[in-house]
Amino acid sequence: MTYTDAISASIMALADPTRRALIDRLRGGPLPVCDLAFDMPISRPAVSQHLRVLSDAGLLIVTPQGNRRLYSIAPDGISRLRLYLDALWDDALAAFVAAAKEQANRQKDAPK
Amino acid sequence: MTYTDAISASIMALADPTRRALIDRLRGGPLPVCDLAFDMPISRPAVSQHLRVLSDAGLLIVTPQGNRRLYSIAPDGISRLRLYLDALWDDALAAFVAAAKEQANRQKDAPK
DNA sequence: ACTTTGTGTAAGCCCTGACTTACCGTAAGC
DNA sequence: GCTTACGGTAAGTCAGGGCTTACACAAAGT
Repeated sequence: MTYTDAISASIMALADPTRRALIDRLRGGPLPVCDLAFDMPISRPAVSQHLRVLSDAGLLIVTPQGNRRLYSIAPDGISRLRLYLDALWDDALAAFVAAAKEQANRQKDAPK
Repeated sequence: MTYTDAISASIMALADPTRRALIDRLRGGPLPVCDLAFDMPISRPAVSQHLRVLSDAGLLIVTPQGNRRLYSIAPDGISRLRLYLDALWDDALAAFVAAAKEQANRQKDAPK
């Protein structure tokens, strides 16, 4: 299913510290590549490659503007991840409560 | 800050497909290692190593029970990630709206 | 038209991390 | 006490991915 693949791609894209730094840099609004690469400890082509990965994962959108290309965070991509984590959280909590209840029952069956 | 490090560790832990499969397997409730490794295409030690990474990231909790060790999803770990994504989503949306407004202003200043 | 600026792509190196086999503990069952 | 499940650790191999340099191409400025 392609939905899970999108989630996978998103998480794997966010796994790299440099890519998370780029995302953080874009929290304020769209930026061109030269601004993004300015005080990064890596070369500009490396930044381009990271931006490619993030775009392919649906986490960034590009809007060419004259000579430059403005990158910005894609709300849809973040939303996808949020939905995934919400569902996971629901399941985890339900399992946690169930386990606690089972534990309580076990103690009731064998009080001492 | 150690908070960001926890987020980093969580995302990097979830980046591996095998580890996500293990997490999915635990959605229903706690399981011992032998059950988790049963129909995995990798060896049991590999599963152990993945469980270690997930535990270190705060995504799993271990409860020794007799001979075995039950692994279960740690709601706290998932919650941490949710909060991070929520904040990111807020920023992304605000930046998106701001960019749209700016675009509208630009068109108003130069109508034709 | 030529140069400069901004950016993506190709080829190659190298290091991290995922996997395997082998081994070592510990709790249960006989 | 021995054996059998259960599971973590160690050492070593190997592929994938992140980085760099070099190159290509388009838009702007002059």
